[in-house]
Amino acid sequence: MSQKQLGIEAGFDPSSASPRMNQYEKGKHHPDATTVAKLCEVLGVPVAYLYCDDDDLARVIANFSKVGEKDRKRILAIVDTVKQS
Amino acid sequence: MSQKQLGIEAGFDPSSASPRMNQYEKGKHHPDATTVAKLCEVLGVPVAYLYCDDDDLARVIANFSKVGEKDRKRILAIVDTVKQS
DNA sequence: TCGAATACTAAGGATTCCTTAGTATGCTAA
DNA sequence: TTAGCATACTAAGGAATCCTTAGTATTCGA
Repeated sequence: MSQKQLGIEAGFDPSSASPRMNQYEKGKHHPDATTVAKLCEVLGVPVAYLYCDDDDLARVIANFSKVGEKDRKRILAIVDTVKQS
Repeated sequence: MSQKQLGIEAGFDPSSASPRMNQYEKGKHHPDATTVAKLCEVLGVPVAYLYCDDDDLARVIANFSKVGEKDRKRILAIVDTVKQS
């Protein structure tokens, strides 16, 4: 998918979608939170995934929506064993 | 902790920390990604936690840094059982 | 190698933000 | 009570950033 097309599907004005996307990708400008959310929606990536620097946790975030109810419970049970401060 | 103090600890200019924080909390303006990261650092909250709308996953994100190596492996093993698309 | 699609950039008007200055509100000690 | 202070909050404008326009550069397939 082209930069332009991605922007269009995220709801950008088609006439400026290309430069906008390019400026984001090149780091010239930064999308605001709403724009990031729309791009993530198009790309099928959880927004939280972008803001996670722990690779293990990133894998959990990326796949959690596909984890079934029982396995979720198992994961939460493990997580909840951490000592409360 | 006061709004002002939170801003100062996040590195804001002390003379404008109070209005800035208030504008963020009232929704008048929105902090950029770098500012969000600094505020999260001060508050001890993972940035990804803010961008997660699934309560179960939010719990995982909030506590993952305190989960030990073995339990991490167990969680990843569960997550990796999801069907690859 | 021509044409079209895509990638990329400069520049400026449009938008948003940070800062200043100040008011309003809550709280504590005299 | 109320004087004094910390905190919360707001308006307005200069400062910074972005979106848009216009255009050039690059890639790629016919």
